Amino acid sequence: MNNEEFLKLVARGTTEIISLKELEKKLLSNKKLIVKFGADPTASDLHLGHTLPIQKLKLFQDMGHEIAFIIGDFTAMIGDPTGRSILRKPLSRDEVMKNSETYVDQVFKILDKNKTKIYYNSEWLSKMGIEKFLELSSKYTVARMLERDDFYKRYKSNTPISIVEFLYPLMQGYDSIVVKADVEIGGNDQKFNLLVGRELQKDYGLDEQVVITLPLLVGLDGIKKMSKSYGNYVGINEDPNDMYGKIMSVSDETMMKYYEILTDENLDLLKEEHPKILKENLAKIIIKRFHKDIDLEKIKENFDKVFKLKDLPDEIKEFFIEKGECFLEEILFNAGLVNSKNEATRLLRENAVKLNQEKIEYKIRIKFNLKDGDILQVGKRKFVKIRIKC
RNA sequence: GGACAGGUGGCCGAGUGGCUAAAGGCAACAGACUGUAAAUCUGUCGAGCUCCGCUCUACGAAGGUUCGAAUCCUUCCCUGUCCA
Repeated sequence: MNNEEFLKLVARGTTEIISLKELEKKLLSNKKLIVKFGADPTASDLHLGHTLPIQKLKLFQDMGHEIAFIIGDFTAMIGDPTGRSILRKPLSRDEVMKNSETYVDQVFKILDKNKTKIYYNSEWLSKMGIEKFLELSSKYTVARMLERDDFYKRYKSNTPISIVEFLYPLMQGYDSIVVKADVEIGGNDQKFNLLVGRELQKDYGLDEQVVITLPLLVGLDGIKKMSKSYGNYVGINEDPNDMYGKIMSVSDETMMKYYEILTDENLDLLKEEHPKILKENLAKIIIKRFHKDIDLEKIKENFDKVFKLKDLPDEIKEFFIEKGECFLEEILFNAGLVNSKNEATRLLRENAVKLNQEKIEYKIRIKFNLKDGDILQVGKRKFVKIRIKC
């Protein structure tokens, strides 16, 4: 692949490249570029949204460039203020380390482990020394920090901003200085942070990094960005059946966005197809990416069985009880199908509980006689198979 | 350091002594509808119980006044604004 083709591929689906010209120039130098990507190990599960930049990294990697993958183990303890409307709770050292481990494993589902350099930014940040840190802090002003939209909004709406949050972009920028990044890739929400890195590099007399930003992936709700804390995500380590179900629950509109950002499909051709078929295909494309040897048809069948035909899934979690005679509320609660006995009562009242696929008529506090193998169902997707110990 | 404003359920946000487990909105959950959806409509949405009712816990924290407090008083913690 020549540089021109490569540039085209890199540019596809990006929000912004600052600047394209600089990137071109760097590529023409025929030097092995250092491409930086920083990740906060705040969540140990990577989701689809995280894969966008990683997929871009792979592109660079395949062209023989060096990937500097930075685990923000130090900065994570502060917490990236990006997009936050409230002060973020700092993570403990232990949490951070635990998250990092699983994080890296997941990244190597996409990237080549042998060609990736992994850094932990505590390596340099934790022993930086206050003098050096003060020097770094002097390079940026409060006014410039407040230019940033989310800070500005919080400031205007009297929401607290702590000083460490101002420090965060500086530290992230310092990472770029340490690894001598030529390119940094990040989500669009990271634009400010990435640009700070660029300016800091200049202040330190280094070549400025090219900033590539990617759109944020919208979550399953179709409104908020995909994020673990919103619970609207598809994790790349997830069970394929769950992945399928999650993708199928998305609105048609969101589905099209996913096609656009996550796949190479020709969007015009897609519009001819029935949305349901399209969504099934989308789910399959995505699952295949993370689960190489899997029977996609079987997953589809299983899903259809439960949701389309309202049948039972193949595998149902078992729950053991001592004897068949019991209060349903207690069973539902103990089996973890509901969060409280009150909730169980409510759901029973709403006719949301089924025994062997038959709706249970609501009789409060009546003992049921369950048999071994009976199947209890709450709502559409929660099942449990009763096993009686003898 | 001084003056002032504020801290309510997952979130936003009413409520200034009893009718308040706390209006309204969002989110969530269930039912109907459907393409598995989405949208819409309906219901639910602190916990426990002997469940059309009863009890306990809850309005930053701890005390106090009162027959009775999210609402009044005291102290403390936290946040913001203005002045220095």
